[in-house]
Amino acid sequence: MTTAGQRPMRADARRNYKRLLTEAKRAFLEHGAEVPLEDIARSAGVGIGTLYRHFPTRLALQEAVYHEEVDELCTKAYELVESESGGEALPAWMRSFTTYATNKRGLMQTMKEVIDRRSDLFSRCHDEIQEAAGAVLAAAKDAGTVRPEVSVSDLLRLTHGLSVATQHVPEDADRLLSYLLDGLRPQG
Amino acid sequence: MTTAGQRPMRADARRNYKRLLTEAKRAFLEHGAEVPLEDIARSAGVGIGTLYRHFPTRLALQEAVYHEEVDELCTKAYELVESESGGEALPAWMRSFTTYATNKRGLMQTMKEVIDRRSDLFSRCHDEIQEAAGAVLAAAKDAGTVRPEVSVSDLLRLTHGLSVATQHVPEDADRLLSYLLDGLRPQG
DNA sequence: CCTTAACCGGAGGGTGCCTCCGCTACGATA
DNA sequence: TATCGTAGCGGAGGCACCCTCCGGTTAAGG
Repeated sequence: MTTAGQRPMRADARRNYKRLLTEAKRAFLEHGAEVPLEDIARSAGVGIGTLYRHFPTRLALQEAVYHEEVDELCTKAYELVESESGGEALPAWMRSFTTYATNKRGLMQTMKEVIDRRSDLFSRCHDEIQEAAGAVLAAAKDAGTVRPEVSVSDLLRLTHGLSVATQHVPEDADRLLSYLLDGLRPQG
Repeated sequence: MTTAGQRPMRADARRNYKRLLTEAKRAFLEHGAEVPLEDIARSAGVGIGTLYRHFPTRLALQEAVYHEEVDELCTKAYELVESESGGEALPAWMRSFTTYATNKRGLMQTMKEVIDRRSDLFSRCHDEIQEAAGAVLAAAKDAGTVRPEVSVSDLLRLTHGLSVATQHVPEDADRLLSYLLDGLRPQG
């Protein structure tokens, strides 16, 4: 957003940036992640060139749009670790993850990149979600509901997989989640 | 392929159909599921119009290409049920599922449609895979390695989710699969 | 052979992607 | 408040791909 280390963005640039983000968010939600970028530019009242200057690729725009969502998800993770007793935080967090998947169209594709790739673009997001998931996972291990050898990457990949699996059948999410949680439990 | 109930396809039509299928298979494998259809038509030595006549949509072509793969997967399911002892068939089958996911680029998108949708286009595939998965699942339940209330849909969705999750980290597939299997086991 | 309808193929119109560069206006400076 | 250097704007234009349509071609039955 700010041109790192240099003078801040000009007022019009900042205004356009925000408008683009707002309209992109609406557009992704209403029309899916494949909505034409030219439509987003138009509804933001800027030229297509301006969109491309701020967001060189579609993925860059998605990342920017969903960074907020990722932040929310991270915040929720820490809240749950604080408020919930014992092993309740993990199921609750994974549940919100799948809920995001059903509601925010296109978010999962972005999440996949965030989890898989370690590009410059995503490394901030990557670290944040990794840390948040780590906190929830640690709490679950402390409570004894997850075996110690499960890694944060494992958890994120499984959660992502679950979200993809239940994206179009949210009513099945709880049952599938409970199978998954049973699998992570220390085995007798 | 044959114009149901009517006279068979003309020789040239049948030849072109097969060429298209062969080239599409290669192209999907080499360049991913988003490869331009015009490239496929060109390498099959036919016009783009011919491709569209045989396969009205990209998904129709993918379905045709991957129907073979789905068949293989189904065959393997029955073989495993025959040859493997007790609860070994299910893990082995799920493992081959994830292997397909890493090797056949684009297959998973098609599988998702097959599992989720119940369109005319997919209903044959849908039924086949459903039945094959049912056989493996039944064997596992008999062997006592999966609890009785797990449905075929549950199994397919979880397996699909797992495949998506491990698509780019095949080396983690076995560990994640074992978590999943533990989750399906009758809980003590 | 002749006929005919099934089949072919690619031109062409449409949509969206992305770049490039002449123009605009922000805001620093005096 | 006027001036000026430049960050930022925006859309024309070239490209890639999609998909349809229809005049020409040819397999195959009589």
